[in-house]
Amino acid sequence: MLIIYVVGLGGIKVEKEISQAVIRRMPRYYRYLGELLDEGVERISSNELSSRMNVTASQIRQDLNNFGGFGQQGYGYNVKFLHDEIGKILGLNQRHNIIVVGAGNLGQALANYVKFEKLGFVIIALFDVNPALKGKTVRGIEIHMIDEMEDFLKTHDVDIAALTMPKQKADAVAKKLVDSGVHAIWNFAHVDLELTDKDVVVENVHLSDSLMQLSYNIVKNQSAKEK
Amino acid sequence: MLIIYVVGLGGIKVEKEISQAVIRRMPRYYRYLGELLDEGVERISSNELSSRMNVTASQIRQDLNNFGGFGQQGYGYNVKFLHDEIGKILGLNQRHNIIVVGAGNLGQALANYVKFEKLGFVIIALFDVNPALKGKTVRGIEIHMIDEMEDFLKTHDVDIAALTMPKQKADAVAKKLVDSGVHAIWNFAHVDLELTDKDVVVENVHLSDSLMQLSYNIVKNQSAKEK
DNA sequence: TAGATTGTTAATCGATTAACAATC
DNA sequence: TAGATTGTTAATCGATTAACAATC
Repeated sequence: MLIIYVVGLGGIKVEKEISQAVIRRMPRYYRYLGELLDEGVERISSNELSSRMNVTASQIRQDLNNFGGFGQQGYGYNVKFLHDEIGKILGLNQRHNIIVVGAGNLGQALANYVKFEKLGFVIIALFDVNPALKGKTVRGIEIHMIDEMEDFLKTHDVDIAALTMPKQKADAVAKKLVDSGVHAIWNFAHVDLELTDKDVVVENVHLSDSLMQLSYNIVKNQSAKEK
Repeated sequence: MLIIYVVGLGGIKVEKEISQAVIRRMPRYYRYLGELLDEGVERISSNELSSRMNVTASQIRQDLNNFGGFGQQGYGYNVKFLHDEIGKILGLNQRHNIIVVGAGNLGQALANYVKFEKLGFVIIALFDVNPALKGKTVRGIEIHMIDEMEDFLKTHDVDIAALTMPKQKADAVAKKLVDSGVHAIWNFAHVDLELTDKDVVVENVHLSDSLMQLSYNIVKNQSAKEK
């Protein structure tokens, strides 16, 4: 459904890879369409949406047309329909079970965040090495000891593992997860995971990198003012 | 120091803007150089670094040369020197005071994260609306009531405000912060802040967007396997 | 000096924007 | 039908990679 095929030179169907630049923008479209939906807006043109979102109408149309023709000439896009379609593209029409490895502050913060559940991402367990946390719960979600993880993975359908433990342990844990069949890692540890299995998808959230980017822009602004 | 001037057509100096694509990569260089430093490596060529980091040597040299010539022909780059220089570029040679607005799980997680302090980012206070939190501390950092925020900003030198409160309140808080002279916002609320002051820098951390990107790639992989 | 490797220019690739024919 | 707006092709812009002269 998601993947667009284009006819290659020899008439053989070739998969058209959609760039990550486009993917990065999709959740933002989804968010704006959700807001329009809440406002009771029924239809929107790429032009109206572009002025709301501060992107070009051209980019919106190009981005969407990577996945199909969701609009109608002379009419624009139906907000509800487009919202749903982008939801499907982003996999929000299916449930994703998450485990959080590392039940420290960040791990618990993720477990407490109700928003994810509304999007279909359900945290079903946390794991930690700290015996003091054993059996405790966060918003009803149990914290297990990490040595129970492999067994847990055998008996539960886990899509995503969020890594919120210290970076020193991240690689070993990631390897264990992948060996147990987890195919997606949401990595908050400040390392580039070294995974051999190419089919595992990794999404990094490097908070200190983000902070450094911010800091760069602060310093840049300072220098601009001194000028 | 940071800004490179190039001579424009009329001989007038024109500021050369460095693309955010480059900036995004700088913290990663910084991290790898830090690791090399820990390993006791004294010098490195763009070629060696490129194979470690999985980027092209050409990109490394291009990126660095946006900020100056840090290497030496026939030798490569001095690890310590380059690490320091990138640190300066990213503003890590100066202290940045942070306040966290929203002392929920995420806000407290940030306050507990010691790593930031090592990079020069010091969280000096948290703010919240919840009276139950008044006077409590996180890692020794006090939680204040949000109505004390403006006074606090008058008496303290705050560079960065991290927004970790619900998105409904984010815009109003951001406006108040900017009016009180805060010029950098690290925004964890799931909205695009509407700020009129162009000199304020905003860095967004949209966790649900990140999760949706991951989800997209999961679904894409699934479809690829079904093929 | 010869070899290594940078800094930098030129070539390529990809992403964004503009334009417009198709069509609702 | 006329007007509006998409889907899509073409043009432009920017970022990445390749190549190589400069130089340590």
